[in-house]
Amino acid sequence: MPVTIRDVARAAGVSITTVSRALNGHKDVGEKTRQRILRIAEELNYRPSAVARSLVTQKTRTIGFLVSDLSKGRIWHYFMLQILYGIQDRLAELGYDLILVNTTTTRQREISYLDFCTERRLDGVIVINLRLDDPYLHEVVESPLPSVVIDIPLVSATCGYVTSDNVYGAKLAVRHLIGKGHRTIGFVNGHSQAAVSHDRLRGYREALESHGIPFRPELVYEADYTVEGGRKGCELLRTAHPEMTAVFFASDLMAIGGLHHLREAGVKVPEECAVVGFDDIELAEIVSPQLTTIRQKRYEMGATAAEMLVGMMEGKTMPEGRTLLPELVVRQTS
Amino acid sequence: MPVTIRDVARAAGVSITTVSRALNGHKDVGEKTRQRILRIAEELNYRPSAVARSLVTQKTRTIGFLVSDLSKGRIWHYFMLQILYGIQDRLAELGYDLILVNTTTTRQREISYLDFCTERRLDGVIVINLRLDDPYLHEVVESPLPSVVIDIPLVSATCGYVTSDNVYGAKLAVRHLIGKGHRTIGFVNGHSQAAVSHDRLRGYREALESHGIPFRPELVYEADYTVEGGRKGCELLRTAHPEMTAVFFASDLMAIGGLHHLREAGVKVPEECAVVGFDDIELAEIVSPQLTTIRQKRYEMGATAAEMLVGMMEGKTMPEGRTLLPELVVRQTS
DNA sequence: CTGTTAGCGCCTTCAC
DNA sequence: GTGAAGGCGCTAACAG
Repeated sequence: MPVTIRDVARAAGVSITTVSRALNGHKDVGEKTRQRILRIAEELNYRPSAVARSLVTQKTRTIGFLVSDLSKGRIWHYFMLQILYGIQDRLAELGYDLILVNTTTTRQREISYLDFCTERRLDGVIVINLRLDDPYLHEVVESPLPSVVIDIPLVSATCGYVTSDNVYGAKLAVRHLIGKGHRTIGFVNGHSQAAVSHDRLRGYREALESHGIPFRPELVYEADYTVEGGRKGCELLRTAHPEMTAVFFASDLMAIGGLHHLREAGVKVPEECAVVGFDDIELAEIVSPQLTTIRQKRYEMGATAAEMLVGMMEGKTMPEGRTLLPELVVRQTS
Repeated sequence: MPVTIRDVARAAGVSITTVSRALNGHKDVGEKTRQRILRIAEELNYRPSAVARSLVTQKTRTIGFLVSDLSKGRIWHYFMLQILYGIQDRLAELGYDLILVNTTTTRQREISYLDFCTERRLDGVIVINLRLDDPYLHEVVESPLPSVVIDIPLVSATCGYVTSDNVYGAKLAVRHLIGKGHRTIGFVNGHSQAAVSHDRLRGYREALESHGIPFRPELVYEADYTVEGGRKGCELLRTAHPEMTAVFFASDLMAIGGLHHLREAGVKVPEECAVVGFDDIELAEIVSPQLTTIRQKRYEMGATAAEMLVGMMEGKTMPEGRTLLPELVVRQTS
């Protein structure tokens, strides 16, 4: 049994209230008393119970990190990890804890998202990897619980979002390729249940058209953000359009899949076919040739989400959308 | 304000006590009453407050995941992610929550590890990536708080561990290479502040000697588990020992670094130099050539750690060490 | 400045 | 079978 506020009060010869006040920095405590209490608390190694405090304040200072489809063997999550760091770092600075919530876990699917948060009295939630057609999406957005979603541009009275400027990012990529002289540029996109896919497609299209290059739907393949999907997309596009000299992928993982295909097909990168990815996961620098890509500021996305959420929870900020600018990172594949 | 047990009691026309009993499945409640209470609780969408419950039961059903050096831009953590899934999955099944604790975050370094856990009244802790010389190590092991450490073979009254059989794993790797006809096999190890490094070195050595190949210290390079370290180690070993036909790396990341060097040096893999890694992170399958490696059952390690910890907490199990057998995964680099 | 009183929401003896 | 009372550890009026 840890030492409680009573123990401190007793040892200091004052009431519990006074201890509480002294420790919480209230002004209305005699200076000598305060010092004594502080000293004694220190000596006794007193740690106030977050549980008891939560019960009375009705705040847990704990927020949930809700990850859809957090599961075994998914390398998708390499992308997510930096975001998690950003969230965790900023939350820790702000004095909040983070609890991991996985929507795929059986037990947690039994009760609704909101019920889960209610039971734990979470103060807020950050949600990632939600598909546009996931029923949870509405639940999150409409819920009275403050929330921030990553990469889905929806704002409600209690829900904000953080994302990258994906239109801009895609434009960066395509402009870069055009600048290198490419005119027939393929695009391997991710599935349409991710909001970012639509934006990246738009950026691709607009970049082409603003350079007088007509948009050709047949040069676009919709994959699924996996290595294998990227490989297949690249293969299909190249078979159908041998004249293609560059491919833009909506994620690094898909780009790496594309590189696999190109290597096996004996196509020289970037000489015969340039490749640009999206995300700048750590992998991009490790594969060879090193991948030219669009860097998303993932750590900052996480930190921003954390900040925004806490701002909302503490009533200092209104829910809003925040969009971070990605940047072009030129390496060896272009 | 969420609905409380009072609201349910009032609506059902019974006392709080009865509601509590009915909901917690006690036998001493009239069947009709129980049904009515259950129905009303359902209608009111009542969720018992985990906070209030924790205060009275003195258990939070929350365990901490303590990660040393969880920080921006570290790709080391690719290894950790699967372990985290394993932990999270099993804990969710067992009805426990997981909270993320980062020892590097400034605010959390201010107070000791134990204080942090005490404040939150955590029921237990799983610790990963602790260096042997980290002062936290003793604090964890000696602490009264139940804990499980990953990859450090220490057992105390309150602390168990989970690890892979690293000696065996290294033997698998080296035997495999010997079986392929290699006789001069280099070893790029990780830093000596990881317990696993010592075991992998021992396995390397014993495998050689049991095949009548003398152990030569000059064929061992101590790197640091990073890509760059692996690259450098590989380069140095090859320069000093051109006759070397295979290198075993104590991690996949280092092996990938080694592959970088070999490619640049124009050395054909595996014809002129075979490579075997350790871990089987997802990357191993993605790089090219695909990496032969020793698979650690990371998900199982996490699940095992979770299980063991809960067992200890609930008094069903004594702290112990559990060692999982890794396995050889032959791909293209050997 | 300090102490007394009331809970926060729930579980658990102990009576009835 | 059911209820009343007490308390988990802490904060927050309200008095003095």
